[in-house]
Amino acid sequence: MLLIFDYYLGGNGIMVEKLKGQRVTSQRRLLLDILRRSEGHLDADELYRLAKEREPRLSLSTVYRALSLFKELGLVEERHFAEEHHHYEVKREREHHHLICLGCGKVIEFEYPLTKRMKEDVSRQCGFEILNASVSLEGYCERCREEH
Amino acid sequence: MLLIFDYYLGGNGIMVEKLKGQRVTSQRRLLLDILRRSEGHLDADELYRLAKEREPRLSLSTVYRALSLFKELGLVEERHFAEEHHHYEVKREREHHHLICLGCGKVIEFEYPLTKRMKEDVSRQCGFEILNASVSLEGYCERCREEH
DNA sequence: TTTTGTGCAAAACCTTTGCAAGCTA
DNA sequence: TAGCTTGCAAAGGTTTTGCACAAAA
Repeated sequence: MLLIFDYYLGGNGIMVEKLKGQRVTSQRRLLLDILRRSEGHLDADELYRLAKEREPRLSLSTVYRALSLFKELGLVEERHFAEEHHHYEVKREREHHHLICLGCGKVIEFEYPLTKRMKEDVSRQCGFEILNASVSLEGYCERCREEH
Repeated sequence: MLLIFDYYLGGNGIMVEKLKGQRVTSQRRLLLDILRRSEGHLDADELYRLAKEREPRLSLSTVYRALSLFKELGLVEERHFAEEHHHYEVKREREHHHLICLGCGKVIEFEYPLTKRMKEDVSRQCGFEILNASVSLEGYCERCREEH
C-alpha cells in the first residue's frame, strides 16, 4: 500500500514513513486541519476547544493521541516553551525559531540562516547526527517594556 | 541590609537582587550545594533523591520552593528539554547550549559564539530586549547510531 | 470482518498550595 | 519574638491508559 496518509488528511501529500495501517478518521482530519489553518503554537487544550466547536463529541484523549501520531509521522512538531505544557505546530519546509515575550506571552517567529552552519559545526565536532535545531529567545517586547 | 544571600549559601558571593528577607536554611544550602557539584541538568526529583541521602526528612515541596527561589534570584536556570518535566542547572558565566541524544538521553554542552550576534540581530529587528537565548539540538550520538 | 480508533473515566505524573509546627534573624 | 520556611497532605494541571463500543479498510 503506497497511499500517502497525509494526502488523505488534506495535506499536500508529504511522504510519511511508518505507515502501518493508521486510519484516516474525521477527528484526525479535523485536528490536522485546525493545526494547519492556525498561526501555530497551539497547545493541546486550545486545539481541543477549537475542534470541539466543530465536533462537540470529541474527547481530549483523542487530541493527545492524534498529536502523538502526527508527531511520530513528522507532520507536527512539539515545542517546549517556558510553560508547563507543550505547544504544537505544523512542520514547515523552512526551519524557523521563536522569540517569546516574557511579559505578554506573544511568540514571534524568525529565520536565521546561520543555524544551518551551527548544526554542521556542532555535528562535526561532537559526532552527532543532528535532526532538530530549536532556538528560543526570551525577553520583553517593545510594548511590555514601555509598561514597566 | 547588604548581605549577599548567595555568599551565605556557599557561593562566590554573586550579587543577587530582590533580597527581601529570605533566610538561609540548611535545606537551601544543601540543595544549592548539590546543584553546584552536579554536572548540571538535574530534574526536581533527581535533586530530591540526592538531597534526601543527606537530609532524609527533606520534602519534595521544599525542593520545588527552593528551585523557584533560586530561579528568581538568578542562581539557577530552568531548561525545557523534550520531556514532560523541567531540568535545572546552576547559572554560569559563559552562555552555553545543549545537544541532546534522542537515543540515550545524554546531554552535551557546547558554546557557540555566533549566538551573541544572533541575539543582536533579532533584538534589533524585532524591537525586543532579549534576556535569554537557548539553543537545543537533538539527534543521535555516535554510539546510538551504531546500535541502530 | 478484522483491526484500529474513539469516548469516557480513572490513573499517572509533575508541580503548587494550605496549614500547623519549626527555625532564622 | 516576628516572620519566613518546612513537612505533610491534599489539590491542581497536564498527559496517559484501560476498556467497551464505533468506525475504517
